[in-house]
Parts: sequence; structure tokens; C-alpha cells
Amino acid sequence: MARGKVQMKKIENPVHRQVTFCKRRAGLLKKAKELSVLCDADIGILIFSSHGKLFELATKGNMQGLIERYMKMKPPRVSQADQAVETQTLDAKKEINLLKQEIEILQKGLRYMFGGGAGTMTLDELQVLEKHLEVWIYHVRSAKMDVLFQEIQLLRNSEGILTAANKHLQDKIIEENIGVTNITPMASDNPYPLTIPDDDIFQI
Amino acid sequence: MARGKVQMKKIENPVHRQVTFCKRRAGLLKKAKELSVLCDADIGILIFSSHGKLFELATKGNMQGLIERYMKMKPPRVSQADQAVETQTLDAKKEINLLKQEIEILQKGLRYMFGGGAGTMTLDELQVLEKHLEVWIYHVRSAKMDVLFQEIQLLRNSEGILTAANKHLQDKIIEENIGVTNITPMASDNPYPLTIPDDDIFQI
DNA sequence: AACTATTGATAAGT
DNA sequence: TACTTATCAATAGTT
Repeated sequence: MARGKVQMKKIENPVHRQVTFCKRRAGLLKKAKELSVLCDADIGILIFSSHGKLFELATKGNMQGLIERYMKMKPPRVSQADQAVETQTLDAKKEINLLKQEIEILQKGLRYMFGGGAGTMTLDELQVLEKHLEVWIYHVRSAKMDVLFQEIQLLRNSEGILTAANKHLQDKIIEENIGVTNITPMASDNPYPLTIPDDDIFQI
Repeated sequence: MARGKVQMKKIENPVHRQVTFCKRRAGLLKKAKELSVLCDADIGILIFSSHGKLFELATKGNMQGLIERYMKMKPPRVSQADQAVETQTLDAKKEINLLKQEIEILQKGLRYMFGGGAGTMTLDELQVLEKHLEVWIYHVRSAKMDVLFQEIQLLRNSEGILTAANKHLQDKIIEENIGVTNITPMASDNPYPLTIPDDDIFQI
């Protein structure tokens, strides 16, 4: 280069080094672009400055594509993350297969239970299976109804207790109003508490 | 450069282009090494020739490390492959959950049947089971209908053949009655045989 | 692949 | 930071 050759070693003067870095970096990228155009090559350049700043060039498309292409050609090292994902996917597939098998078994069991034969069922078998299913669904609906009735019963019980408690309270209030006419009535108290009352509610 | 400037466009002559590619590639890599040494930079270069051949340079350590460093600094875009894997994993997880739920319900259904309706299922679970059973029964009924329609079709075909055969027989009888008046008519024979007639039925 | 005329890059100075 | 310029390096075309 101009005004004296340069020693092939790190430039010690930081200012000088920074200037050279800028100049030569620009030159390198220019050369790369030229090579890409003249020879129809696809070139990617990554430059990390000594301070960790990144400069990049990708002559065609994007750096990502270039890196992926590079990875495809040199896939020896598999990153931990990739391995983890791979393992995860394999595990998932295994689990899916196991679950499917389990379902298959359960379904076969059910079919067997209901007298249905293997895959292709005859009209009679279908008839039987339908009957069984109808029975089953009837039971399920019954169970559902039971649950609903239980809840209704519970609510009714609660209602009864609450109503009784309320009545008791109202009586108390009337009583007090008769005894001491100047006392403010408590009618504005919530007569329907939202919780089931404790036993001591009757000892007010 | 020497002996005339070059146009900044792809060199058409393949031989010429190949030579230039070699020369300039060497020059580019040399410049990169110089920059790396002089300015303490970490540089990676990927060059794919127009024929897809890969040339690479990593001034410090290896290209993998450089790429990983690059990825850390620019992680915004997710590659298609990654996205696909991600989707796959999610799908797998979804499928697993669905299968698990199905198994759960089937198992509970079985238990319910065997236990004669022990009240171990919640209202929601009963609801789901009922839905499943409805779907199942729907499928069974569809299968049944398929079988029935097939049989009807078969019967209709048979009916056509039998009707034709019957007509033929009746014609034969009328014919014979005209020829020999004393022969007893065969009109009392069952005009609709229950089996599909053999070919020789026409040779009576 | 080697040569060399010429262009391009750039180190140092401003 | 940008411009200048002397000098060196890269290389296009040729052998």
C-alpha cells in the first residue's frame, strides 16, 4: 500500500487501527460484491470487530439462507438445542403411538364387551352394539340426572335452613320493636346470607 | 486492474469466469485474513460458487462458533425449518392431550359400566361421555344403514331378474296352452321363486 | 501456471 | 471525518 508496506500484525495504535479497520472493511466488502457479480457466486461475510460489533454482507438474498445452505453441506455438529428438539419430537411421536395403541385396546375391549366382533361388523352385531350403546347412554343420562337432583336437593336443603333462619331473625326484630319502640329496626339487614349458616345462628 | 478495466457484470466466458473466480477468491480471502490480523477482527466468509461448491474462511476458531455468535445477535427471524419443527411439536402435544383425554373418558366409561354406575364421574365428564356415545351410536347407525341399503340393492337386482324370468315362464305357458288345450295350466305355480333362477330355468 | 501492464486499494499526511 | 496522494497490491489479459 501507499507510503510504506504494513507489517502483518495487529496495529497497536487504536486510532490508526480503527481507521484501517474501516477502510479495509469497506474494501473487503467491495471486493466480495465484485466477485459475486463477476463470477455469479453467492457470498456471505461476517465481521466481528475487536469490540464485538457486527458487520455483515450477503450478496444474494439473506444471511440466514446462506447459513442454512452451509449447515446442509456441513451438518456434522448438532447443537444441543437441535438435539433437544429432536429428542422432544421423537418422544412425542412415541407417546402418540403408545396412546393410540392404548386407545385401540380400550376400544377393542369396549367392542368385545358389547359383543361386537372385529372391524367389519354384521348387521346383527351392529344392532347389538347399538342397543348396548343406547343402554349405556341411558345410564349416563341417569347418572347425570342423579348429579343434578343431588345438587337440587342440596340447594333445597340450604334454602330450608336459610328460610328458617330468616324467619327466626324476623321474629326477633318484631319482638324487639315491640319491647323498645325507639330502637331502629334491623329490617335492612340482608335476610338471605349467601353462606349456609352455622348452628349458632339460632343463638343470636 | 491490469490491461483494461472490467465491466461490473457477470463474465460470460466460462473459462475466463472460472479463472477470475479463483484469483479473486484467493485475493478476497487474503484480504480478510489481513484485516483480521491487523485489526483484531473475527471474520467468517462463505462463498458458494455458481456450481454450488463451497469455500469458507473463519479467521478465528470455527465457522460454527461464528454463526452461533451471529445468531445470538440477530435472532428475530425464525427459519422455516425451525417454524416447522415448532408447529410439529405443538401439534404433537395437542394430539397427545386429545388422545389422553379420550383415554381418560374411555377408561372412566369402562369403569362406569363395570361398576354399574358408581358415582365417580363429575357432571362435565358425564356430559363428555354422553357426547362420545352419541357420536359412536351415530356411527353405528350409519354402518347399519349402509348394510341395509346394500341388502335392499341386492334384493332389487334379484327382483328384476326374477320378474323377467317369471314373465318368460308365463309366456311359455300361454304358448303351450294354445298348442295343447288339454294340458293343465301352471298358473298356480309360485310366480316369484325365492332363489335366483339358474340359467337352465329357460329350458323347462 | 507465470508474467506484466495497468488498475485498484490504501497508509500516511492534511 | 473526509480528501489527497504516493505507493503498494491485485489482477486482466497474455504467453
